[in-house]
Amino acid sequence: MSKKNDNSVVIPTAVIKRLPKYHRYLEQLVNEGREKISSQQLGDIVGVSAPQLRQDLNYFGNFGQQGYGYNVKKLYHSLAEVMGIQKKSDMVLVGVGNIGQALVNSKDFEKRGFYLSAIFDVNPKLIGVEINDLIVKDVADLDEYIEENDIDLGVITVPANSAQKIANQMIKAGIKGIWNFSPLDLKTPPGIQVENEHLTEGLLRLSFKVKDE
Amino acid sequence: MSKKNDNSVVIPTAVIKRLPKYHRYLEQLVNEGREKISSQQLGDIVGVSAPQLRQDLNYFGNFGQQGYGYNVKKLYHSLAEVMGIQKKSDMVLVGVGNIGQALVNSKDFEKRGFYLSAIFDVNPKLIGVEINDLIVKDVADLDEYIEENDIDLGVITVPANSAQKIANQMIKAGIKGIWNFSPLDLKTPPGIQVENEHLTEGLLRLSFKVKDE
DNA sequence: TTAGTTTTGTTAAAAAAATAACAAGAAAGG
DNA sequence: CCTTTCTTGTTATTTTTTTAACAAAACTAA
Repeated sequence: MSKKNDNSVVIPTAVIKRLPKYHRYLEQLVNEGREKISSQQLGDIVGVSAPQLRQDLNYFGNFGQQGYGYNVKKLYHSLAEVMGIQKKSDMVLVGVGNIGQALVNSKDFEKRGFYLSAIFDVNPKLIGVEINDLIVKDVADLDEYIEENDIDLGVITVPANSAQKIANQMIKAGIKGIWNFSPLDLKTPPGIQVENEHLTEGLLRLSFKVKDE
Repeated sequence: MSKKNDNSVVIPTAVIKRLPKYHRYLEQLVNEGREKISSQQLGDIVGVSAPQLRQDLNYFGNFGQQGYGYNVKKLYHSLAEVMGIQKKSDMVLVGVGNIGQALVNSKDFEKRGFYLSAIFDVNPKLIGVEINDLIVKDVADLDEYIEENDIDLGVITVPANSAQKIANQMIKAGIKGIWNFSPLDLKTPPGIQVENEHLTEGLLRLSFKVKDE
């Protein structure tokens, strides 16, 4: 196991990528009223091997019990805590275009405890408009809003040519993580987390796989 | 190098994931008028090591020249051909909700040669409505449309509870690849390619990384 | 209780991916 | 034309990730 500077264990990227999927299937099992499950059974459902599932979970703790398996509800909540979604998180979004509006109107994130607390745009025609109970604010007020409301997460849904500028603004104001939908790899200082949703790349990968088949 | 049944080389998933990124940066370099580039320079820009870049490219051919490097324009077009985006592709989209409408209105995919040729929904209130020059069709006509127009790619932007049904319909009608935005892992027969855009998972990963830091 | 079964957590082995090394080809500069 | 410098394509090494193996713990059923 490799270590960070502070001697804590580094979680492999591959593991981090699987966590949300475990969480999603566990949610479903909780809803179905399932009480216990073995690593073999859960692995089959999720699509990973049983040893891999056990190894992944054991990066974060011993959630199971020999001879019994895992308590579904307990594991679900443990994973939620691991991922930091046991408490409400406020986010700001910049760029009320196509994708931006779709995210503002979506209910999927609130279900997981992520709330858009304010939305911003640079376009005067959009500023002041109400979308899903939120009034679009002027991006000039972004820094102040983030600082005053202690926001940790920012969503960037602006075109590529202004994405880096918005990111810099967010970081300067104290944002810790950026969910980036612009087709650009943001340059960020260490300690700032970025998760990219490069949709077009997904389509190109699909195209390649269809062609390669 | 591992092989497929037909003895052709299997391209590692990790390589496939990087291809669209190479293509994106090369496009930018072409636009900037850059003529040649070394694997070291391109690797620095893209954020991968030079040997990795060379190894990745050599899965598909020998595009470079010793002592010179790579011709930017030539490499760009070679990669486009590798990914199957040198010619126009028609797609159908099912589910004209938040994300669906955002995709319909977006110009990003047409730039890469992917065109939405028809859009569908199950909601009678949406059927007949025009969005970005496309009339929303009844999902009951989906199968026929795919067959008659020989569509290869389908986009699924419906809620989780109907996504599998739509996927089955698409596959039965002859779709080869599915770009799936519903928060669900589709069950598909071998030979059908699926690329998932599980947006919520991205947000959960971001949350974890911020918490873990 | 007690013997047998289940299933975890963890260590060991295998496979996959990334990095390094380097021979050989091509360009550049006298 | 010849020497030096670049830079690729490819093979070797290292690292990371996945899979397998198994002892120890806990449950189950007589």
